[in-house]
Amino acid sequence: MTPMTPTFHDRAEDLVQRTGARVTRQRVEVLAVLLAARRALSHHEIEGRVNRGAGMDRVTVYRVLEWLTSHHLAHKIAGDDRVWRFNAAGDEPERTHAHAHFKCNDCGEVICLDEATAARSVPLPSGFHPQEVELTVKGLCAGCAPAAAAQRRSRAHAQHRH
Amino acid sequence: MTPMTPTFHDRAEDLVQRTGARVTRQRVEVLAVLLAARRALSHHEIEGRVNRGAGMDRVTVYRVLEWLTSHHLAHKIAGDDRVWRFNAAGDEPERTHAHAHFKCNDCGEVICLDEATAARSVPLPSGFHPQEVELTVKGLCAGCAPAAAAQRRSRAHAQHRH
DNA sequence: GTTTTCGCGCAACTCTGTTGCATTAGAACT
DNA sequence: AGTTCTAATGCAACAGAGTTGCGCGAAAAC
Repeated sequence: MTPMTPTFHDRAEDLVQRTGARVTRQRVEVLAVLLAARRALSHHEIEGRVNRGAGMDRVTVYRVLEWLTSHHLAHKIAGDDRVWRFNAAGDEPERTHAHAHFKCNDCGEVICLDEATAARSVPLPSGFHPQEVELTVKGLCAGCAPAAAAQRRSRAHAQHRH
Repeated sequence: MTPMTPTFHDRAEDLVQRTGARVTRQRVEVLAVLLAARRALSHHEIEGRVNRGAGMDRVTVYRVLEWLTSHHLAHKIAGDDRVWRFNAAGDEPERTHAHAHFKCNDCGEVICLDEATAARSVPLPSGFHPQEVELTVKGLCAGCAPAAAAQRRSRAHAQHRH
């Protein structure tokens, strides 16, 4: 009757415990949700998934997410819709400085492209010091690309409003 | 007694006129502000600069900016502070698909790195179709880099809260 | 100069995220 | 197990960015 696959829950619990701070239901649950997701989740999505189990306050979710990012258990991505999205941090706590993301223009899904091979050596004006590089590729994900193409086709036949 | 350098104002007026839509004081003024700025401006900054002349409603500024972007006279950038910033679009209406920006972590200033040399060929999972690439380099701009270094030094001596 | 209609101003609203404060519950210690 | 201490939670109220609806005013078409 556990609402979350035990594996993610246990991994989350372990990760929270390792920080030395308090292991609360809320922290574990939110982190478990992030670990289970294969894409970056908005606060709204996280709140929804977490509240299927017990209840959790909106503000608590915000604060837990803030805590998780400050402890490098998650990282946040600024979408172009003014909404933060969150990922469970990879197991490597070091490489927090060269994220690359893919955002689907159709379904809005954001995934992490961990192969941050690009983004090296961008030419800057003199006097400028680079610290982080954020690269976002936008386009159509594997799920939406065929659908979008089909939609374009049908729109070409009868073009209707709304 | 004109509040804006005539050059920018005139260029703005011309650009608006070319779209075929109505040439209003508001559209011209906002575009002139963008043309005059050498960096991306937030809505707040734009509103401030524009209101030094006559008055202009908050909402109108939003709508004008939306209109400008949809007519390719400006483009907007999502900052990591959840605030849109706006640039006058370059004179080339084509290259709307590979922006590169620099955001200063100290003063928050955003400038356009038009040499979008980077961002080519990011490896994507199969089935994914890239459409746009957005690259943001964060760091310290030429103005802030020395100041930030000095601040770090003095903070090392006496550390204080807020 | 009159008419038409697009765009502006105003007010009220939504949505994301934050702050202050009283209460609850980890976990450390008997 | 019970006590105690304090960090986290929940609640309510707030703040900032951006949006929507609607009547009026002013571009531009006639």
